[in-house]
Amino acid sequence: MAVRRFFVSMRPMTQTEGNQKVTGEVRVRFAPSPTGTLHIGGARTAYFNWLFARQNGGSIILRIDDTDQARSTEASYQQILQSFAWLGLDFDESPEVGGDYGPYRQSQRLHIYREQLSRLVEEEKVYPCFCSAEELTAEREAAKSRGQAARYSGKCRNLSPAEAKARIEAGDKPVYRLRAPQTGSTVVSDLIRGEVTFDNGELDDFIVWKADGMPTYHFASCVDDVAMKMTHIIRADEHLSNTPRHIHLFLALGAELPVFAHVPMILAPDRSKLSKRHGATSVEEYREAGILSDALVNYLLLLGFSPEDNRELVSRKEAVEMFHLERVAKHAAVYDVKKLEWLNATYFRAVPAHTLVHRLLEKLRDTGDFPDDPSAQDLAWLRTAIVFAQDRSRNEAELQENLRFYFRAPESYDEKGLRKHFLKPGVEQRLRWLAEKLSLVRPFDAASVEMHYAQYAAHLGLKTADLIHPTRLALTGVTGGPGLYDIMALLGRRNCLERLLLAADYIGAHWPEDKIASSTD
RNA sequence: GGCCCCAUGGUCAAGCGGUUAAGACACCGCCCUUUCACGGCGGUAACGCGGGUUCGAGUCCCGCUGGGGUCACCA
Repeated sequence: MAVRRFFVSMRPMTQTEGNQKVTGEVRVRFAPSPTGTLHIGGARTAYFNWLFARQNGGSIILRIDDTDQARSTEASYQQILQSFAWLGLDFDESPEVGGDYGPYRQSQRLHIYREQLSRLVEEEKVYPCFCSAEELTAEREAAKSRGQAARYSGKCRNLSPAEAKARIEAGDKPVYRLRAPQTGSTVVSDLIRGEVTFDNGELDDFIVWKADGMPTYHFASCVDDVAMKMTHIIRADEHLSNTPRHIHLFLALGAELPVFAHVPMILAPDRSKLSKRHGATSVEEYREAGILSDALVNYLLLLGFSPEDNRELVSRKEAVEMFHLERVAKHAAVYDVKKLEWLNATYFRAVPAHTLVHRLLEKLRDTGDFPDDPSAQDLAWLRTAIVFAQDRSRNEAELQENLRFYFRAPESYDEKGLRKHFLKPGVEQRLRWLAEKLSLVRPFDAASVEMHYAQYAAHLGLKTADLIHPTRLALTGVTGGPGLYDIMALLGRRNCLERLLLAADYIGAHWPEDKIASSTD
């Protein structure tokens, strides 16, 4: 028996290798359903679409797939918009900016879907089905137990138009199914996967229209892709298996086929689908966690794509130049927070100081650590403190943490530092002595304090480091940080003296001289 | 379970028949520094398994294993 091959050709557009651009206008879309926040996987798909559109001088369209009335919310829609604004990805056409192919929310395009449905019914490419949910479930179970794909039997496929009409008039609410080919095969031409062949025998007459009078996702999506003249469909891998259905839908609609590209998925560290239990999954959560959008977008690019020169730091603008759909990996990528954090640290260190001053001001005022109406001097002071701490911070939260000691005396001392720098004979007295000497230093700036510390050390017959470390611990509570003299100048004489004595008291109270002598030997 | 996709270090990822199998993150040393961080230098670490094809296979073919996706009146 002859097997009829059902070949599907790509639209006649020159998509070539290398750096050649696609000729003709490129139109791509990102079509989220507003039922939650923007997932990082979605963000990456959107970014790839955006890059492809931008590098080909085409258009990227934001379409809202909100045919699921029950789950779609306005809040989610707003959230998605906000995430894209933050990511720095703009759309040429969307519900917000409009465009020639609107409206861009599927809930406002119902009349278009109805039109297309009746056209397809008339052309007998789609037919009503009156089977009950129970019947269908039973069929599915039966097929599965036979080890086959769960498919619709095609029971209503050959219902006479007269009978169908009678049942509808009698009040039956049918669903509508696409008359799909049952023999042959369908080939999906995919820019990333190559040619993928599906046996049509695996396909069934799937539902395009629900009994409640709403189109299914597949139907609305394809009708819109045709109506909005999409040339390329760049979407997540999970849709690859659905693509034969979409192809037959495009064909039924009498449309040319768009070019497909299925990008691999993003997996959690345990190789399962990334979900809530793995931590942050939405763009919004990363924003709140202090990740910079430049870093996130850079990271997302590197997940599944690598520039030809293997660069790691790639801006949006550079990515537009070097991105290549054909170079996108075929395999799923495991999400690695460490690398994101590294990228974030790299970008964070490059943030201009004045931006950080501005951002921190509000937080410091909230905690009562900074005057509501800071003077120019206060601002300059903060800026200096930030500059010293910025290189040592990977994100804004760390920066804040690293600035904390300027506003509060240490409540405890780093344990290792304590043993190393405090629990030695004579430290308590030495700190008191330093406080006394420091009270006489004029001016109390970094250069002057540094000079005096050198003199003190020489006088005591010690290395400067022996003075520096206990001082740092007494002043900040930790062993690391900016240069000590810079810290001291910023902290001011009064704070320094106070904390030196505080530390001395602490040592005296917890570890009297005799106890130290016997325990540090 | 049927169908489809995928498979290089812990992770991302170069490689597209002949390489000492890149690079990045992470990790570990060393250097720089008063300390920390940055930076520099160095190190540990990979072609899932089995068959072919070939003078030669990480690269091509087949099988297996493993992972993922899909099979809704969800999108």
